[in-house]
Amino acid sequence: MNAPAEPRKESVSCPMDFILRMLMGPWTTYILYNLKTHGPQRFGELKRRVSGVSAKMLTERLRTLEGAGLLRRDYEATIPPKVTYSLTKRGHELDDVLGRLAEVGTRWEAEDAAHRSLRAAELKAAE
Amino acid sequence: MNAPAEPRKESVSCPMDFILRMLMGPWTTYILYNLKTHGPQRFGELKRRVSGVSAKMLTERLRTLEGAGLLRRDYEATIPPKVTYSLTKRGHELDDVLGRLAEVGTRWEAEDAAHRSLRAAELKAAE
DNA sequence: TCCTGAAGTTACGAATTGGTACCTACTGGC
DNA sequence: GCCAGTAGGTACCAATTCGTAACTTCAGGA
Repeated sequence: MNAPAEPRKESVSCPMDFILRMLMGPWTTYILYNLKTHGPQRFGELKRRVSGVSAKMLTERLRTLEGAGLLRRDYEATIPPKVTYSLTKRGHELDDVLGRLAEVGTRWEAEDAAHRSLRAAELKAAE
Repeated sequence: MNAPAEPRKESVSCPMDFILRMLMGPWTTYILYNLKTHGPQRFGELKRRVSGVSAKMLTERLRTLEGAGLLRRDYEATIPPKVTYSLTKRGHELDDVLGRLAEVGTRWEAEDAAHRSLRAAELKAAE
């Protein structure tokens, strides 16, 4: 096993690394996207919309995002309880960046698809 | 084990998810940052600069980025071999977004730090 | 009386991840 | 003759991650 030299958790360095780790939970972008487009939502609503997510993961992601100040959790101790999540100001600060990222991603996807079909056509023609 | 309902790998959906997964290899941002600030580099140089990365991880990340078209790999079959990595046009398309992301991350970090020291001062005063 | 629903929490376990160590080929230098 | 350096590849191994299933609390409805 050999002790890993230094524990070196939490690299002091890059704020980008921190923020990407934040955004990159398997479900995180879907959660943020849903909160952005459908507004504040209850736990169950989110769970239904972010299809495939387990309660455990959803809870964990929401707690992490709350801890980072990206969203707010409003708990009403009614029976049954009602918990509403909404984006904070900080959460909305990502709208712009995420929008651009999505745009770039979409463009690349389209370019790649065009490239692939071009190649396919070439192959068919060469045959 | 219980078959996981549906295999459902590669969710068709979100191009942002794809791109974030790309960016989020533990070392990816460091690699891109280095290539951006220090220009094209050889494998060994990168490995030395991205401190702590193992050859295995570095190779794997570089291959992934190459596959996504973010960087180019130039192999010269001299002895010893010389392999140079450089950002492609597509790689540079992320400069803007990553810059913003870094800016946001930095600002939040500063805000959080200010908040913490304020809290600490309050506690000390209340004592 | 038992079931349902909300919003989780917990225990367990399988799969993925990333690290370490060792291997390659080849040549130039001591 | 032996070692170093380049650019990895491979096997193995520990730790982390994520999913599933079962449990919780309390009130209202059939």
